[in-house]
Amino acid sequence: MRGGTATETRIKEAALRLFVERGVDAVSVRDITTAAEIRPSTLYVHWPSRDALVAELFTSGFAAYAASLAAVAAEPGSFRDRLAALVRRVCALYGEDPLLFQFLLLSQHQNLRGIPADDSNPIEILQRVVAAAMAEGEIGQGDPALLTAAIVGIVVQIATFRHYGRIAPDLAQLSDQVVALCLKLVAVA
Amino acid sequence: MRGGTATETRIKEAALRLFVERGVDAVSVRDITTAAEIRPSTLYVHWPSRDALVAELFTSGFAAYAASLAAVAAEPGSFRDRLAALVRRVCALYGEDPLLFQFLLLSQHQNLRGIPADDSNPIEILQRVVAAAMAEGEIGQGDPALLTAAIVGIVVQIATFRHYGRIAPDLAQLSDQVVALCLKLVAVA
DNA sequence: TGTACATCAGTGAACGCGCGTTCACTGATGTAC
DNA sequence: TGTACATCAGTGAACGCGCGTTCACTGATGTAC
Repeated sequence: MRGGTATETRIKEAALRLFVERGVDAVSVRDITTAAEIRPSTLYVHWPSRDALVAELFTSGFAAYAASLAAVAAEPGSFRDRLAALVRRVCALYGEDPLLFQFLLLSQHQNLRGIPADDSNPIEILQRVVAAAMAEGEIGQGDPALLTAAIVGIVVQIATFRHYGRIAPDLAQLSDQVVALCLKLVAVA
Repeated sequence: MRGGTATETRIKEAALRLFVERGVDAVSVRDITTAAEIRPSTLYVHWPSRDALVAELFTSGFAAYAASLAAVAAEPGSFRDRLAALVRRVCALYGEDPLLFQFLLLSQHQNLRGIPADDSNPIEILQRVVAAAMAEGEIGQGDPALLTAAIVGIVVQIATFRHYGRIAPDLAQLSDQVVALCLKLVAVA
């Protein structure tokens, strides 16, 4: 093995788990390195600072989600089909790595300010699909950002309710119901 | 004047503003007291700790919102009318004190764990209205928490989009559109 | 009205603590010849 | 194959800093007589 990859992975897994359990600001470097069974100074062999570790976790996760959604958005089909496919994909992403999903959710307010509004941003990808459908008259006119916010809100808040134990099944299990709720928003009156 | 009320108000206003601007964890006691034009030790004349100040801001705001919504929920009317009135009230609350609303939004993940699921919780109040409507067959059966999450999500995410500048008008100005989006969720198919 | 005392918001200086971070060093592994 | 050297993940001890908090004190205001 090269580049200390195993240790980097252990650090990232420990950090992600602790961030989700306690919140990003409530976890110290010593907490992370203790959980990863290394000494604090070892973290600095792999990242220049604690902030750099947090930023890498957030940015790489955010970008991976964006790439996954961009692939779905590029498929042909009606707006309703593509919206359903996008929402389904988001629910599937939760199922593949619940910790990462929850981390992105919890830390969004601390990390979202510096994030560019380009196609490395999952929200931007959805909003472009919505805007295109409005421009083509496939759905009613309006502010694309407003409808995008509503769709994102449904998905995110259901994940949040689950995080706090208000809902038992997770996003992946609720996929069909989440899609149905989102489609109602774009139903013809 | 009694009880240093003017100073307490200045501290609370400064804290709320800084918490919203920078995030709760990024604001120190010295930041707050500098903004309020007092010395750090003065904060401890009015609260036993920094955490107690944060908790009071959150808990009293949360409880005030719950009381305001409980009054609306107690009015008679169809489910759709009551839902519309509740959403309208939430939008109005944003308009009355945008800083407080945004603070509750931003700090929810740090403060929500210890909050009881009783009628001091705005979410619980909405969920009971939803559950009652389902029980009486006024809307389709399902998990009341799921539909509640979707409604809350629409409102909260629109406020969040505005916070990050993705939407120009605020919740109070968008009241009619937010209500319309929420009502779509409970429209008959 | 004048004096003595009580109350209490606010202050200044200092505290210990845990934080993120640094750096000279170790020791295992790989490479050159 | 054996020796000398380079590389680099990981370590141990220590660092300065800013944090939340404490506490003896000040001085303005109110009250009793």
